[in-house]
Order: sequence, then structure tokens, then C-alpha cells
Amino acid sequence: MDRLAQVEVFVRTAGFMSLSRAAISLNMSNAAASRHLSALEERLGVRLIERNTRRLWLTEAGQEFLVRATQLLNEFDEAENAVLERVLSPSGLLKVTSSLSFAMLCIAPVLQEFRALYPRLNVQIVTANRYLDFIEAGIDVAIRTREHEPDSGIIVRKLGSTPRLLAAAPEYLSRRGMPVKPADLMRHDMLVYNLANEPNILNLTRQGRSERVNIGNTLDCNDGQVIRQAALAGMGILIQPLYIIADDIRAGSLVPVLTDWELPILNMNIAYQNKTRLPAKVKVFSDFLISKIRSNPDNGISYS
Amino acid sequence: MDRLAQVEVFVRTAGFMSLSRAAISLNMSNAAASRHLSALEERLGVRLIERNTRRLWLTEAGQEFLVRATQLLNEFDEAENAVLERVLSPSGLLKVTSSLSFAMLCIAPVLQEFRALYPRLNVQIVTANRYLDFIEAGIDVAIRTREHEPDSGIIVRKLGSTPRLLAAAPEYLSRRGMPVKPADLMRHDMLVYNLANEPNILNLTRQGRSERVNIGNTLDCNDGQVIRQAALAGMGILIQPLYIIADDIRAGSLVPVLTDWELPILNMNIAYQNKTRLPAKVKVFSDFLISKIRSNPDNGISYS
DNA sequence: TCCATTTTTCCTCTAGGTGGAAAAAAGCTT
DNA sequence: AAGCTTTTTTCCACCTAGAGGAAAAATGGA
Repeated sequence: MDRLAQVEVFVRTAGFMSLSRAAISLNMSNAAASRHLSALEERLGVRLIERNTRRLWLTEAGQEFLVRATQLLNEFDEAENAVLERVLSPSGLLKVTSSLSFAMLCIAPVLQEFRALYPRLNVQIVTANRYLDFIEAGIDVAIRTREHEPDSGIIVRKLGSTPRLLAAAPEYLSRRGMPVKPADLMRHDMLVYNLANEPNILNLTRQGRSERVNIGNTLDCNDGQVIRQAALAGMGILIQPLYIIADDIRAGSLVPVLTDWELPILNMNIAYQNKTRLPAKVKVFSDFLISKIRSNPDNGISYS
Repeated sequence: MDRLAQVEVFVRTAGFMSLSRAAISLNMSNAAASRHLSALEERLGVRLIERNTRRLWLTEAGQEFLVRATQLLNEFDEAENAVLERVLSPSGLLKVTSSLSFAMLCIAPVLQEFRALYPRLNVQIVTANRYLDFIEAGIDVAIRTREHEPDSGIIVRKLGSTPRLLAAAPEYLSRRGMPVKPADLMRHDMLVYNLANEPNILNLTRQGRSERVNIGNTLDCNDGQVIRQAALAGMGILIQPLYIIADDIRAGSLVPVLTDWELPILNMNIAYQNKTRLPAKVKVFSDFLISKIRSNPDNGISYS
């Protein structure tokens, strides 16, 4: 039998001065209420409420217990309400990991608005050029581009897609010429992001036809921003997601090349551990970020 | 399911960092412990303990709830222990009613010792020359001499028996002569206690023979001490229980008459309400008083 | 004395909780 | 990488504790 229910019957009965009314208010039968009260008195070894069929009154033990019991029930409700409030109003620390580029371009610009919405939730961005382990690094949310997670315990939700482009500074193109067909890339200086799948092989398609090109690597680096800076300096042709160089292209600082050819789309995903109950902070952050990215047409990430 | 048991499983699990060890310590199966914890999390709508088969750790919600939960369990134990202590060490107020005589002669002399034994229990003596109603007067214990209680809800325990005697002051007997046989009483001044059963009829027996005498009443009073004082002043012959005039007889202030005749024995009883659980204070007082009266051979109350 | 109402207890039924065992998972060792 | 050990979770069959309805008992008022 639920000991708290026993205490509730006792407190309600003392309040109403009636077992029947206590039973009604607790949605239980008279018989059940009587049993609950008797069970409590049995366990305590004392009569808490002296009663007959016409009236009842608290014993001295009952009066003392009533004070404590009422306080206990209140505190129990408060404890549960505090937890419930935490669910509705997340707080604490949320650890998000992503590439430096994604953090700079997609998270940092909207973080202030997020903090305004959830003032008690601190967000810590852990930029890394490799995928961190959720458990080892204490990560709550990860932004990843790989198609599949080896760990089936990870939930993956799609943020959007971004095309990969080939682009170079106008100065470089003046100096080295514009590549006309994919094979021309073999004679160009290529700036390679070495964390990509098969970083030295390019698969380009046009009108259903594919061409596979092996490229050298004038620069072999694990950071998109470093590669972008090198390209801006005229060091070669880069292959990067549109969202990273969208502003550069609009500014004319980088010029796309082989634009009638397509490279494989890059899917941007948000990932978190599959838990029996998704922590509120993970949920609110994920929903927020997805909403922000999808509602910005200029960021180079589309969703369909 | 017992909600407190759920909280106990949670707190134990957090302490041991193991559901299995929490289960052992609470004498329940692993399955039951798992269900209790899951049920608590279900009701709260939040994961309190994140866990896999190898380790577990508190969520932030779990950390906060743990503080409150631990306090709740402590306070619940304290509330129950406070009640238990009250049972073992009675306190509060005990209302005892008896005749003035009994209170003066049998209760007052031992009350100090009782209070020393139970310092937190206050005894209130309500002397009355009539029987008070338990419920109306809020009486816990009553000393009564009547043979039967009309209320079957009253428990009656025998304190002892006291013979009733006829006695008068030596001066009165010198002046009016010593009665020789029961019929002589009709020509004497009789001091009648009008609360007795059939106060104006005396049934005296000797060697198996009974004589019934109708007596007049020079004094008709409802208080034994007033009757005693009148007899001491030579106003007439009284009929009173031995325990009231035992000291007067030893002192020679009152002289028993018709001593080879017997009046009906008076049974002294202690009475209290039949309750589902006898209050500790009623029990300890009753036991104490019975013990004191039975161990005093000089008080005029015998027990066999 | 009768009546209405409340508390308690009895009875029957079933829903819920049990433990054991199996499944799944996880981390360590080889 | 595979195997092993241990823990947590879930399933299953069983049993009992708790349910409500009704009757019994009690109580106070009319």
C-alpha cells in the first residue's frame, strides 16, 4: 500500500473531519480510505484519529503527527514540482560540439537569442576538427556531416544539406587559368580538407554522367577556415561546403569553377544520444537550431 | 506501488551507484528495484539516473531531486519516530475523575510518584459526586463503584473491594446509646450518602441471615467527606466505605457499631473507554494506580 | 424508538506487483 | 576482435494485496 496515500488520507480526514469526505476528495471508496487510515495507525502503533460513526477527533499523537505529515506532503509536492519545473525550464550546462566553421557561422550568430530564451541554460561550444565521443567528452549535442553513426545509440536528425563547391581567388585563376573540365584539376593546386571521405578523390557529375578525378594536395589541412584563408590568398582551388564560403562568393573574393558539374551533397546533421527520456535541454537546443537554420535562406544550407 | 519505496530505491541507488546493491539493501529483487526507479522517473517525467549495464550517473535533475528526496525520507522517519516515542513516553494531559474522597485518599498521595515516572504527562483530577460522561467531559479514566456500566464501550477493571461500615463518634454513642441490633438503627440519627444504591435501605447479614432496615436521614448528603465530618462532630451514625474512615477508626475518632453484622461490599473499579488501541497514558496510569492500591494493606481496600 | 448517515468489516474479484529467468548491453581481459 | 562476466531491463507466470460494493454496526438527532 502506498504509504504517502495513507498519510494523505490521514491529513484529508483531519481537515474534513470526515473519512467519507476525505475518500471522495481522494477518489477512493470509503472502505479503501478506512483501510489506509487503519494501516497507518497499525504501522505507527497508535490511534491517530479517534472516531465513531458520528464524529471523529484527533488524538494528541494525531495532532502532533498532523503537523509533520502536512509538511511532508507539501515537501513531497515541492520536490516533484521542482523536477517538473526543471523539465519545463531547462538549466545547467549544455555541451555542443561542431567544426570551427559551423560554430562560427551557424551557432555563434544565434546563440544570444537562445540564451535569452533559456537564461538558466549555459551552452558550451566545443569546436573540434574531429568527431568527439559523446560519453568520453561529455557531449550533449554534436553537429556532424557523416551519413551514418557507427553507434546505434545515437539519434541523428537532419539540419539540412549544403552543396560542395570548387572555388578559387580571381588572382589565382588569372595566373593559372580557369579549369574547363574535371581532368584539368589534376594540373591545379588543390587545397584539400583531409577529414572528408576520400579527400583526394573527386566525383563530379553532369547530366547524369560521372567523372572521377584524383587530385593532389598542395595544402592538406583539417580545418575549413584555414583552407578558406589559403584560397582567399590565391594559394589554389578549394573544395568546401557552400555554407562556409557563401559570403566570400557574394563578395567576389572567391569564384566558383566547373559550376556546371556537381559534387556530392553534404548533409548537415545534429546528433545526440538515444536516451530513455530526451533531456529537455537537448530537445530545446536541437529544435531551436534546426528552426534557425531552416528559416535562413542565405546561409548556404537548404532543406527539402 | 509505494511512492516512498520508489524514492528509497532512487536514494539508495544514488548512494551505492548500483541498482543491484540498492535492491539488496532494500530486500527486493533487481527487477523490482528497476521497476520502482522507472516508475518514479515516469511519474516525474524525467530521467533521474542515466545508466547502462556497466555504470550509472545522476542527471542534473537527479542531483537536485536527490537532495530533496534524502531530506524527505529523513523527515518521514522522524515523523514516525516522534509518534513512536510518544507511545513509549506518554505526554500531554490525562483527565481522571473520581469522588472527592477517593481523590484525596487514594490518588493525591501517590500522584507525585506518578509524575516523577512520567514527567511529560499532566494529570488533571476532576472530583465529582456524580459519574461524568467520558465523551462529554473529556474523561480518560474514571474511578467508579457501580457494578455495571450501562455503556458496553467502557472497560472496567477492578481496583479492589472495601467493606462498608456503620460508625459514630464516642460522644454520640455515650449520649444516645450503642445500637445492639439492626432494628435499633431506626431510632438513631443516620447520616445518609444519597448517591448509594437505595440509600435509605440497609441490608445487613450475620451468619447467613439478612435483616433489612429502613433508616431515616438526619443528614442527606452527596459527599462522603461532609458525612464523615458530621459523624466526627457527633451528629449521628454514618454508613461509609472503610477506606474513607480507616484513619478515623484507628485514631478512635469514630467507633464502628454492629460490627458482627455485614453490609454489602463495595467494589472499587477503574474505567476507561474501549478503544481500538488503548492510549499509552491511560494504560500507564491505570496500571500504576492498581499497583499502588493493591500494595497498600492499610488503605481499607482489599483485593482477592 | 426510529431513521439517516458514517465507519468498519466482509467478500469476491482482479489488477498490480512479485521473483525468476532470459535478453540485451557494456566494459574488461585476453 | 572475441569472449566472458556482470548489471540492467524486460518478459512471463503466478499470487496476493488492494479494490469496490454491500452489509453490519454504531451513533446522534428527531
